Amino acid sequence: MDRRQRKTRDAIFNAFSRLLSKKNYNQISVQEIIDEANVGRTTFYAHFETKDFLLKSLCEELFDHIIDTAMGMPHSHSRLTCGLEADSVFLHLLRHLQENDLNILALLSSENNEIFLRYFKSNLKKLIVSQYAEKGRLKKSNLPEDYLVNHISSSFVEAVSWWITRKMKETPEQITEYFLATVDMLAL
Amino acid sequence: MDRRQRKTRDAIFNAFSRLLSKKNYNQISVQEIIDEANVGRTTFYAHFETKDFLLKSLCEELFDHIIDTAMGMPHSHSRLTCGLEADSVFLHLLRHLQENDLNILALLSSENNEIFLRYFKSNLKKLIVSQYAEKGRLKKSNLPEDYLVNHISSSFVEAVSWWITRKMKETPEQITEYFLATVDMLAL
DNA sequence: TTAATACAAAACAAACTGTTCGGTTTTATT
DNA sequence: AATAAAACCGAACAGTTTGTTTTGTATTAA
Repeated sequence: MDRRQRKTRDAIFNAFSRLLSKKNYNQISVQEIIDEANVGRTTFYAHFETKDFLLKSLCEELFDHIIDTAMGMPHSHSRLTCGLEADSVFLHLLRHLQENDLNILALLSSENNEIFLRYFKSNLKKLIVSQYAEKGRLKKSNLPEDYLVNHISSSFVEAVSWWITRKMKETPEQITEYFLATVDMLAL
Repeated sequence: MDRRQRKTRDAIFNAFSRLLSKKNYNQISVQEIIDEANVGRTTFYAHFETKDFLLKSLCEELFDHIIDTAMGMPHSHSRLTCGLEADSVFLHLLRHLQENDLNILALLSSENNEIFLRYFKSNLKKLIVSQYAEKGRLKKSNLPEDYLVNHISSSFVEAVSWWITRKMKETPEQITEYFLATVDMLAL
């Protein structure tokens, strides 16, 4: 990828993150973004069709980043599903979040966390299906697998959200413990 | 309240709901709302400061409506906390949702459900605190009460969301069963 | 060096926002 | 029934945002 492209792309992402840490997504205009990023109007629209696409791209990029660094498998989180113990996956994710990536925290803090967390959750579902469901590690219950996977994903995302909004006072291990305490009779 | 006020207020609410069932909240403009509601521009802003306030008002109104009709306690859901069995509260809520109030479904279906559900959830938390926590009916655990209440509320809201997005194929009783299966070892 | 590509700056029409003004209809009061 | 208050409408407004186009410059890869 052209050095120039990567440069403006990053400039836009960073500007966007900075703005997200100050105000709501809805209240941010493209104008503000290009001002903050010091980038031409034309350039912005050459990179991102709309503000929504920018957000989506940022989420994708951050999710890939989280997964890659948390798992130590650069450039291929499609291999996520291979040979990792379940709780260590969750623990790794939490540990990585604790390392305070500026961009990630901007997306997770305050009003905007739902945007990223929705994206996060949908990817988490896939992960859980491949990690648990396909390998028959969900405890048998009367619940539809669909429902169960959604419940577990939500519970984890909610745990993360709860943790972040309260300034991450607990350790990742503690949060993992909380999380498992609510779902470990359903799956492990 | 002046009949005229109630009338335009309803017209705006209904128009807004109709639009919400078609497109995203973000993509709806005030212009569209007042066109759909057949209401003057000035009138809209006399009623609602911004689009966000309109949304908030609609959520409040619908939540009150759900609570009132589900509990049969018109005009006072502050007395919600008196003498109702816990699971019947959930069941009542689900039964009421099944009666297909147009406005509520508009807020719950598709892309927009998070908006109302966040509001729903925060009220649910209060309800759970007063129903369970204050009466010592949360099973003892290592979890902070805060965390537990959030988990239970989220689980219910997620259950509702799951139910609705899949066209409410199950009965309210069935969903209550699913919900309780995931949390009844934590509280009852 | 050359040709492609990424960028900037400015201008553009179209739409949206929130407010103001003058005038009309409805409601509650007497 | 008469009147005053309140709610409404329509039009116009300045300001902002959006997404596109155009013209020209700088950077990159070949």
